[in-house]
Amino acid sequence: MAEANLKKAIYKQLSRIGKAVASSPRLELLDLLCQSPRTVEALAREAGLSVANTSQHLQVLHAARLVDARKEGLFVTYRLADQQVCEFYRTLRTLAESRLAEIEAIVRQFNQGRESMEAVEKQALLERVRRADVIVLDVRPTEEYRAGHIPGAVSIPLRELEAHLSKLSRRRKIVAYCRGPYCVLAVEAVKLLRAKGFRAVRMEQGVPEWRAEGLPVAVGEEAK
Amino acid sequence: MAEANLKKAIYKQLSRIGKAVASSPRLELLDLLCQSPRTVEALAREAGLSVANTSQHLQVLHAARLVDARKEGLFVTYRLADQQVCEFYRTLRTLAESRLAEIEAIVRQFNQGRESMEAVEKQALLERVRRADVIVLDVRPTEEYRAGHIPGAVSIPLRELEAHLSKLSRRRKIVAYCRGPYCVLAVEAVKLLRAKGFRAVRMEQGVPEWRAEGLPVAVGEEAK
DNA sequence: CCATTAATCAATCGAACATTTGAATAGCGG
DNA sequence: CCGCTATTCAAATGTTCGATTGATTAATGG
Repeated sequence: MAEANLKKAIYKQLSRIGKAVASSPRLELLDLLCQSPRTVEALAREAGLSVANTSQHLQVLHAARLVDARKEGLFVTYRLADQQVCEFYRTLRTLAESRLAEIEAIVRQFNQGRESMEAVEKQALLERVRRADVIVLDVRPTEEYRAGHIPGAVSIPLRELEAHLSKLSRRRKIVAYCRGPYCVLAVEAVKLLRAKGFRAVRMEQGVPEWRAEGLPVAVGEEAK
Repeated sequence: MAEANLKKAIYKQLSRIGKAVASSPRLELLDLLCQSPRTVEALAREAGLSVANTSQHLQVLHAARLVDARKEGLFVTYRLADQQVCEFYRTLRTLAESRLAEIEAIVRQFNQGRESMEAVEKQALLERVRRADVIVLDVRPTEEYRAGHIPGAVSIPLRELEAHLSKLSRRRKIVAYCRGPYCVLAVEAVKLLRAKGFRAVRMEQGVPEWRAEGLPVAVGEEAK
């Protein structure tokens, strides 16, 4: 019966994508690649995996055609095969958030004992940046900033923040963001800034969320 | 370091969804549940799996909160936990179609040697149904028709089609549809109808695709 | 309350997977 | 062309997964 074979063959193909996102290290790698392309070593470092292990996971993602690899000199740079992959990852995350109560519990537990962060409405934000009303601060590593950031944002990676406080105005309000709702970089940044007497809030959205809402994203270095 | 644990814990939760869709039988079950709720036995029959095996796969889907189980008398009826699950499944399928060239190849190979089916534009279809210009024919099992169908569609399951040809007008054009692009019911129906001298075409879209485009879907029995 | 039917559970076995380790490859820079 | 580095490959580990089988539970009807 040819029809049964057709269906089985198609479901098997679909499951290739499923298998690719069935492991937490691979999801973490995908998340990082949604921010910017990276070398194997950089991915391994960020995700806290061994290089060999990272390489193998990346090959699984590559076999499912979710990422592309390109050799650039001595390094192999991996990147999302398509922006659609990021959209798919975000759909998965949204579904998980709404279906798995466990996620909310984890986030709540983590946020316990921390200052609650004011929600920032992104619609008004761009306008306020243009009016020099607020400073939007991108605290991710610089290569992620270069791969895409909120227009007008200033790049100071979290590690360098303490050393570069003089770049920031104490008069203006600071809106810090990082990779997205589950990234802690901006939380840490706000904690530091407040301790130093700045007025700072965290924006939960990262660049992928920003992009998904159809808002503009700038690439490259920002004119200072 | 609490931040690493937070991330690991979240990716682990996300991978629960991934694992749920990492197996072809489970994807087939999800696909069927996108059409209508069903008992374990019915799902096993449609998917060609043993009852015990089906039950276990359904429990995996349930553990990932993608489906709900409700005991109704002697039977357990499984249904999608949320319409969002169907949307996620369709996103996965769309991604697979665009990323995995293998899928296109499988479908092309299957369609080889069959009469090419005219593409039906759904925008105009509802209007033509209202004008009694065409007959829209739903050839899925009746319980799927009852769970949701295209407004104005007539329900004749493929198996009963040959015995009920007298219900259909030879003057009007027939547009047959089934579960979606990878379902062969409508292909078979069109083949039969054409052999019997009817003017019939297949519409690739099924009810989930129809619904996803925001077009109206009717439920229950249709007034004849 | 016993027989029947639907579904699940429990145990099993082989296949597939994740991670680690150490070796191999490929592109540079001297 | 030699040594260095980034990455991949290959083998070996323990673990998890998938399907089958037979037993068990739960609801129903006599």
